[in-house]
Amino acid sequence: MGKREENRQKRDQEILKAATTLFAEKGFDLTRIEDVAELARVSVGTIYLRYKNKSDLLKGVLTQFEQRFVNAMNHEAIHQAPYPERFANIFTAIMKIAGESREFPAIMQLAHHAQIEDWVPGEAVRGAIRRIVQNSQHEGELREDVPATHIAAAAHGMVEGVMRHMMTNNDHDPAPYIHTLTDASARWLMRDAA
Amino acid sequence: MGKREENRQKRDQEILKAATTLFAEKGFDLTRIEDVAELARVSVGTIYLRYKNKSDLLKGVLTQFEQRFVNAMNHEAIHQAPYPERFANIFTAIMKIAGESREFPAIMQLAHHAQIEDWVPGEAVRGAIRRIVQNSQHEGELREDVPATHIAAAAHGMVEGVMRHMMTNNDHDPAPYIHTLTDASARWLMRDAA
Amino acid sequence: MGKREENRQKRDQEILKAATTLFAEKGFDLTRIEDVAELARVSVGTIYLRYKNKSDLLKGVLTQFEQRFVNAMNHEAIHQAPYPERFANIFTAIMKIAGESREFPAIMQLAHHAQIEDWVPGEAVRGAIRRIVQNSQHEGELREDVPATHIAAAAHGMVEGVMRHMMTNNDHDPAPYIHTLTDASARWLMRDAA
Amino acid sequence: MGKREENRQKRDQEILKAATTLFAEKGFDLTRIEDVAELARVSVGTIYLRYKNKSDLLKGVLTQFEQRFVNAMNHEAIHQAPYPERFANIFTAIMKIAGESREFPAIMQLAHHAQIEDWVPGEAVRGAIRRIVQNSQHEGELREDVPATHIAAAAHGMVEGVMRHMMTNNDHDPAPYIHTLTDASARWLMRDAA
DNA sequence: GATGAATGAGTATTCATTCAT
DNA sequence: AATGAATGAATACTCATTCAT
Repeated sequence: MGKREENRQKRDQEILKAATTLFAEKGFDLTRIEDVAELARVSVGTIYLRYKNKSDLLKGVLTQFEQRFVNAMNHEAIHQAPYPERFANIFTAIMKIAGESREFPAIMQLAHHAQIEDWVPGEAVRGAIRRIVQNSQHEGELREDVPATHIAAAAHGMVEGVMRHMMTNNDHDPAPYIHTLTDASARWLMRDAA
Repeated sequence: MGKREENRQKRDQEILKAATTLFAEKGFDLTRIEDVAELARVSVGTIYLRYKNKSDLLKGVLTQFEQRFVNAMNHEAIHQAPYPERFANIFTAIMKIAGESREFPAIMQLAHHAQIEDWVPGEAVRGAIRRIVQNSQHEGELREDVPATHIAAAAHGMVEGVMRHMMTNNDHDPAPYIHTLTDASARWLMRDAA
Repeated sequence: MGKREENRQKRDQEILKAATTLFAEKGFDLTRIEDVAELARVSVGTIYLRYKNKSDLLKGVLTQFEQRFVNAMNHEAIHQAPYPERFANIFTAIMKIAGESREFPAIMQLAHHAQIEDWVPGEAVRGAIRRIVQNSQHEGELREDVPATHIAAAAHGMVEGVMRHMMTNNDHDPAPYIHTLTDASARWLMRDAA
Repeated sequence: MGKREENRQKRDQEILKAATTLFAEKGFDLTRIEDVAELARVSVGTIYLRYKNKSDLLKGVLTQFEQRFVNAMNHEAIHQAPYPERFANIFTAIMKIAGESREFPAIMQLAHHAQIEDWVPGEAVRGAIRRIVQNSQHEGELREDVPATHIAAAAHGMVEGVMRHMMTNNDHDPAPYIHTLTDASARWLMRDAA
C-alpha cells in the first residue's frame, strides 16, 4: 500500500469518525459539514470528494454501524451453539456491540431520520436475522409455520424496543434484557416449545 | 358557545388536520408553516398563538395519533375476552386504527424526529400496554416472571417492526400479521404456554 | 373632574410610565407594545386609541422628558441671578433633572433614534436656550456678536457631550461638570470676558 | 498580490461603500443586507464572512468615518500653527471632511443607533481631541485648569451640535460656524484669554 | 371606549454545495 | 487531489396594527 493510498484511507476513517461523533452529539441538522471537516482535519471539499452530500455522509455512518451488528450476528461461533443458547449468544453479541459505542444510542435515533436514498434503516440487520432464521428453520431447529420475514421484522423491532428502553432508563446491565429476549424468542420460535 | 369560542375550536381542528396532511406528505423539514396556515385557512400568526414552534406543532400531531391507539387499547370490550383472543382483539384494533389513516405510515416515521421537548415517542402507547399487562398479570392470566416494562418495550417494538414491514411491502391485509403477533404474544406470555 | 375623565388620565400616565420604563430598559426595537400594555395594565387597543403608532408613543415619552428640562430652564428664580451665577443655576437645574430619573441616560440615546414625524430631538431645549440667550443679549448681559442660534446649538451639544461623558464614566457627582460648563459659558459669552 | 487577495480587497471596499450609501439613504432598519450585497455585487454570504451581523457592518461604516476625522485632526500641519489659528485650522479641517461626503449627515445620526458591541460613538474623535488638548496644555498654550477629558467631551458635543444645526438649516457655508467654534474655543481655553 | 385574538408582511442569517486556484 | 472562499436559496418567527365583539 503506497503512502498516498495509506493517507487516503486514514482520511476516510477520520471523516467517518468525526461525522459519527458530531451526528451523535448534535443530531443531523445541527451538525455542520464545516465542523466535520475541522474535526477530521480535512477541508470541506475533501468530504465532498467522497460523499455526494450530507445525507450520503450520514448513510456512511449508519452503514458502518449496522455492519457491526451484522458481523456480530454472522460470527460463526454463535451458530455452533444449540438453541436456546444460540439465541442468548446472538443477543449477547448484539448488546455487547451496542454497549461498546458511546455514540450508539444517538445514532440509533438518527437511523429513522429523513429518507436517505437507497437506504432502509435496519434492512441489513433484518436481512441477517432472516437468513439465520431460515437456516435454522431448514435445519429443523425452529418452527417453520412462521414466515422468516415476519420473524425478522418482529424480532428486530423487539430488540430495538428493548434497547430503547435500556437507554431511556440509562441502564447499563444488559443481562436482564438478554434474558427477556432469549426467553421470548425461545418460547415463540422453538419447535419444542409449541 | 359563543361565536368566538366556536371559531377558535374550528381553527384548532383545521390547523391540526392541515399539519397532519402536510407532515405526512412532505416530512417535517419540507413542510413550511406558511403552507400549513394556507391549508388550514388561518394566518401563520394564529398557528404560533397555539404552538410555540414547528416542533411543538409536530408534537400536537403525534400526540393526537398516539392517543387514538391508547384509546383503542383501553376500549373495555377488548378486556372482556379471554386470552389469547384478547391479544387478537388488541392487535386487530391497533391494525384497524393504523389502516384507517392514510397518513399513519408517514407520521409513524416522524415520531422519531429529532428531540421534541417533553415528548418521548411511543411513551403513551407503551404505558397503555404496560397497564394492560400488569392487570392481566395480577389477574393471573399472564406470566408474572417477565417484568411488565420489558413486555411493554419489546411488544411495542415488535408491533412497530411488523407495521414497518407491512408498509414497506405495501401490504394492506393485516390478517397474517395479526396472526403472527397473536401467536408470538400467546406463546411468550400466556401462563399455560409455559 | 368626572370619574371617567379621572380614569382616563390615570391610564394615560400609566401608559407613558410603562413606555418610559421599557424603552429605557430594552431600547425601542426590543420593546413590544404588548409588554407596555401589560405593564400599564391596559389592552394594546387602548394604547392605539391614544398613540397612532409605536414611534408616536416614543415621541410622547421624549416630549415629556424634554419638557422637564425646558420647565427647569424657564423657572423664573433662575433668571433673577446675575451672570455668571445664572449660568451655574441653569446647569445645576439641568443636572438635577437628569440625575433624578434613572431612565434618563437611556432615553437620551433614544432621542436620536429613527426619524419621528414632526419631531426634532432637542429642539424644544434648544429653543429654550435660544430664548434665554436672546433675552440676556437684549438686556446687554451677554455678547451680541454671536448669533443666539449658534449659541443654542453649541451649548446644547456641549451639555449633551458632558452628560454623555458623565454617564460613560458612571460618575454621579455633577459639581465638576457644572463648573466646567459654567466656566466655558462665562468666558465665551459674557460681555466683560471679551 | 495574488488574484485572490486582489479580489478580496476589492470586495471589502465595495461592501463598505455600498453599506455607507444605503445606510445613509434609508437608515439602519430599512437597509436590507440583500440590497447591500446587490449594490456591492457580492453575495450576502460574503458580507457575513466579514461582518458577524448587520450591526457589525454599521460599525465598520462608522469606524471608517470617524477615522477620517481623527486623521484630519492629527494631520501635522495643523499642529504647527499658533493658537487661535490652530483652532481655526482644526475646525476648518473637520468641516471640510464633513462637507466632502454627501452621506455624512445621515451617517452621523446613525452613530447613536442602538448599542453596537464594543463601540462607543465618537470615542475615537474624543480621544483625538483629548490628546491634542493635553499636548497643548503641556506646551503651555492652553489653560491647564480644565481637565482635558471635560474639554474633549464638551468640544465634541459642541461641534456635533453645530453640525447638526448646519444640516438642519441645510446650510452649506461652514465659515460662520467655524468662526463661532474658533471664537468659543479661544475664549474658553486660551491661557491669555483668562 | 375597551379589549385582545387574529393577521401577515417582512428579513436577518445559515450552511450545504461549488469551483477557481 | 485538496483547498476553502464565495455563493444564494430558503424560511421560521415576530410583533405592530386592526377590528369584531
